Amino acid sequence: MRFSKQREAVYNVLCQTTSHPDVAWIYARTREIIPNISIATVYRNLQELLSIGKIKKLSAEGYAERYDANVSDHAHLVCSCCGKIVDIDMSQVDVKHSIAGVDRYEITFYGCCDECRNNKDASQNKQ
Amino acid sequence: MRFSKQREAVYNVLCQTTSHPDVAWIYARTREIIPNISIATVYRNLQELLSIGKIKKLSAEGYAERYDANVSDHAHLVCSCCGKIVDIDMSQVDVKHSIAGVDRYEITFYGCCDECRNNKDASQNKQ
DNA sequence: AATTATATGATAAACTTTATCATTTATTTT
DNA sequence: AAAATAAATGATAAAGTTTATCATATAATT
Repeated sequence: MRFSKQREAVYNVLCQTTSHPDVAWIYARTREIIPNISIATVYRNLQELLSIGKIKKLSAEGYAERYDANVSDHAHLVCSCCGKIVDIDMSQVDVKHSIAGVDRYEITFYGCCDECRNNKDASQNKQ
Repeated sequence: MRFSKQREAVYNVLCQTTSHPDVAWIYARTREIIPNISIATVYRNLQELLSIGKIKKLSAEGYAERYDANVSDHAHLVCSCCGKIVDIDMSQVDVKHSIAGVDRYEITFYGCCDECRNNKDASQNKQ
């Protein structure tokens, strides 16, 4: 597979964020680099990058499909306050199971991210 | 909220399967009960049932959004052979974590379901 | 330089989901 | 029971998302 400047741009845009963006965001960003890039090219390259394992797709309930250039084993925390998806290191997670045939798993936590929790605490202290 | 016969039909269709179907499947099935039901009504009722917690929506990487009338705490196994999603009882799963602010999590296992594993074994024994 | 293979941009087509609105159905009030 | 009110529906338009098509462009190979 060739690594065209379009494919490079899509990949770099994803590498430079930890925000797990959707296609619309990725498209907007790559257009800052290659103004006339086609949305079709963005979709195509996301698929290609997925198929060679350079990126991951992640599904959080009710949200549009999002992409992640961090392909290392990690979990996600979906913040119920701000909707942000935060990376969670697997050193913080311990999963044991007795299911036959499993070769991997994805775990998504739902709750309040550090940032929102700090904001809440701060506003409560004021009262 | 009223429980119209359309809402009832959508809910019953979901209750009578463990296949975690998508909207298209649910629509087809409810039309067997109410032939002139509108696709809009199906979407609407899925949203309503979601909002009152009677059903759950689940996201598996790369698949369309699927629905589940089993709202008890359980996990899923997505079969990499046949694509089927199988319910996993939480007694088979033990998750420990040290993440602050978390109130729940969703865990999805990927691998080979019992059925496919049995088929594989059978075909290998023949050789 | 010519040939071959791959990727692209533009856009149409397909598909999914939501919004609109007049009509229908159910509930409440009188 | 009839009238008034509220909620849900069906049909369909609109919006949004993703894939397919194809002529052109770009890169690699011969």
